[in-house]
Amino acid sequence: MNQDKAVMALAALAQDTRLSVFRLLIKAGPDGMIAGALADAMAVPPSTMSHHLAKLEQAGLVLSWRTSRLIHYAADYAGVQALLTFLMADCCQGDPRACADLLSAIVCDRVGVGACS
Amino acid sequence: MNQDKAVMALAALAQDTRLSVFRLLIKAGPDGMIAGALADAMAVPPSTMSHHLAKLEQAGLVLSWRTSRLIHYAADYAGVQALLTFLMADCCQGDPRACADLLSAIVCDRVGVGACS
DNA sequence: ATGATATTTTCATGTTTATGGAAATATGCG
DNA sequence: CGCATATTTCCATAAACATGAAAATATCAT
Repeated sequence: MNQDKAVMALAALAQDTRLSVFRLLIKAGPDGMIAGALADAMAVPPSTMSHHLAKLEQAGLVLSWRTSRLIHYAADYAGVQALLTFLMADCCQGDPRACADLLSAIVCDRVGVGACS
Repeated sequence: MNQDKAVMALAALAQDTRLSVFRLLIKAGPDGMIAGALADAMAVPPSTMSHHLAKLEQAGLVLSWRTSRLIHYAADYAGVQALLTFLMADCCQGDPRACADLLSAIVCDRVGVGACS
């Protein structure tokens, strides 16, 4: 991850339809969803959805694969991890005055990670 | 945090100068930096920096306070936390197939949080 | 092959965004 | 008060972005 790629990823998420698609795919898990189903879910024409998905994929936030005529899209968890790590890099210069609380709070919103007090 | 505010926050970060300022403030810690010093650091005119800082502040990512003629800006850690939590909400529907690894990896890049294997 | 389905690419249009000079506002100093 | 410093607000302009119809591509079924 570098600055330019981070800007691309953030720009990809900084749009209502694309953020909704991304969050839907985060929820959906590794099996992802079909392009057409995403267009239906967001109530946009297929060409519009295709533009959005291309932008998310170019940004490294989703990945896609084809099975016969259907194209699957899923969240790219490694890409998300790289982005979030980049955003918080060198937080407070290693002094976890604010950062430790911040990050453990995010983790503690999920189940089964085990960093919580 | 809601969808609209998340889009605002992501849009605020999706620009080269603003992302650099944000990361600089994340590094700087709670004491923050002076507006003029940020303009100097980024080599942009004060009016341009003022636009950028206003957008970051409106997005809930930085906060500001005045001491005499100087205006301080600092990262708003609570705002960042709200954004990151929103992005990862309901990841994999609670089944931490991918999410637990993702989030603990972010935490383990820092020191002293203690969720790491 | 032909036709049907799923998706992308091309292209045009209107909207939003980034930039920075100039003027305005706020504060401190003598 | 009058001047200097720090920052913001106003304004105009150029560049980037979102949208979706139409045409193109890919795959499958008969």
